[in-house]
Amino acid sequence: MESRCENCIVRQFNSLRAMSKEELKKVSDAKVFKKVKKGEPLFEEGQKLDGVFCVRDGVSKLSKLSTNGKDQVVKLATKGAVIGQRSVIAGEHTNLSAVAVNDMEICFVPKENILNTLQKNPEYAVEVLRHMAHDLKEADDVIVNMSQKTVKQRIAEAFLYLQQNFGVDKEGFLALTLSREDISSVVGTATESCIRIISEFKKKGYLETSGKRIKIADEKGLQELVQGF
Amino acid sequence: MESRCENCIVRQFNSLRAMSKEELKKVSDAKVFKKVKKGEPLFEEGQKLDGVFCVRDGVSKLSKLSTNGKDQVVKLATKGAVIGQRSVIAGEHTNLSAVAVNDMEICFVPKENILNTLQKNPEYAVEVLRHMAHDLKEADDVIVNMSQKTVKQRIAEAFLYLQQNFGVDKEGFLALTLSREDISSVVGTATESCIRIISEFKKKGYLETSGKRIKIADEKGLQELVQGF
DNA sequence: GCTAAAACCTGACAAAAATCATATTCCTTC
DNA sequence: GAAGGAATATGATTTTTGTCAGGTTTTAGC
Repeated sequence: MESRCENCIVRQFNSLRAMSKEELKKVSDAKVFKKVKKGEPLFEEGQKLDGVFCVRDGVSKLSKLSTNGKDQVVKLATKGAVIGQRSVIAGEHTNLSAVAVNDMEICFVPKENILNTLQKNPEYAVEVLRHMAHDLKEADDVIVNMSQKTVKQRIAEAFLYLQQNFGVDKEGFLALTLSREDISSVVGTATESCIRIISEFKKKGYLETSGKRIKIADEKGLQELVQGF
Repeated sequence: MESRCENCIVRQFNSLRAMSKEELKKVSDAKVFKKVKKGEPLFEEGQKLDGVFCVRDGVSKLSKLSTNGKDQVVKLATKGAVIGQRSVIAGEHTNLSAVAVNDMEICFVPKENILNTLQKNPEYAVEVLRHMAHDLKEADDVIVNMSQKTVKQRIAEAFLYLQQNFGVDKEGFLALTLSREDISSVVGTATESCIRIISEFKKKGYLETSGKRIKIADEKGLQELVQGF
């Protein structure tokens, strides 16, 4: 296993690529490699973070507890994502909790490395800014979808998103398998409604299932549904 | 009217306060003061912006058109806000359109000023980053509210938000008067539903109205409703 | 102050989604 | 491979919300 940040491919996908060689070296010396098992938390909502997590492998769901007691997944973070950046930069407690959706490999990077580099390396600051700007745009899109689309459309969209971002296995099933309950809290609906709609999609030939694994059978059909036909 | 950025109080509320004197001077020389009448657009969704808008007075709604043809207001920008920062920094077309909710006074600042300063002044970059981090957190909260709260709760919350952020006039009415339709597109609901719920709130003594003007009569009641009682 | 247009309001109905209850299947663990 | 628990599935019902269709009031412009 390659253990130096300088040679880590994952870095290409995130803001760390804008760091200088020396800065990266410091990060690499300070970082702590960690394995997190499926279902285990990286951190809880309201916690103060001492650094950020760079995802080497696996997927984490970032969610927030609503006053009605239900969890809402705000984002899925996968290979290359840097988790906790927002709170570390703002110097605030986290507004989200992070839980591993499958087995993960992550590197913890102390906040000093991040904050120092931000102050000294404008290239890096601007790169982080670009990433954050992108996240903000995505968040705007989610807001519009949540408020203007039906549950059926949002579920269809979720499957297309999963296929696009995590791909499929050899048999064509979605590579990232989420429980129906997780899908519900991504989409923001009751678990029963989610299951019901998945059944409906099966009957209509949009999806095929095998246990909890799901395969998209009619991508175009789903896309049309999202657009509102 | 004070026309130099260096002396503009509005600047205290936004990221421009982290600029140096010389940088600010350049901004001041380059900026263009503008008045925008109620209902007029600052820019449209999908447009490429040549700079950002600093709000001196008035309020603008930032909204996005959904595929179902309805507008969703994502944010209300008021005195001190800098509009268009996200797209200018990401170098992308705007994902939102901006329309004046009441008469506005704004300063247009060319993007070169912003981008140059970002590259040269880390203090400024970090300050912008902090603001963007804050916006991102707010967006997360909106996502959770949209998906987990009822329309009734969201409307109650909207009024509390309006009172908190824009205050009340001498008679106690909300200082920012939005049409029922605008409220609907903030909350993400049908105009009729919005009107119906406002009527209900009146009957229950939470609100009082006079024409389109609205006064919060029972703040605590509204708060409890938002919490889910 | 008059008038037209826009905004607001209300009722009746339909559709969407949540909730509650109860099967059934799947998957782990012994 | 059997037992038990968790996840998935489905039915019945209620609640919430949207839509359509008509009213009334307010507001802006002359």
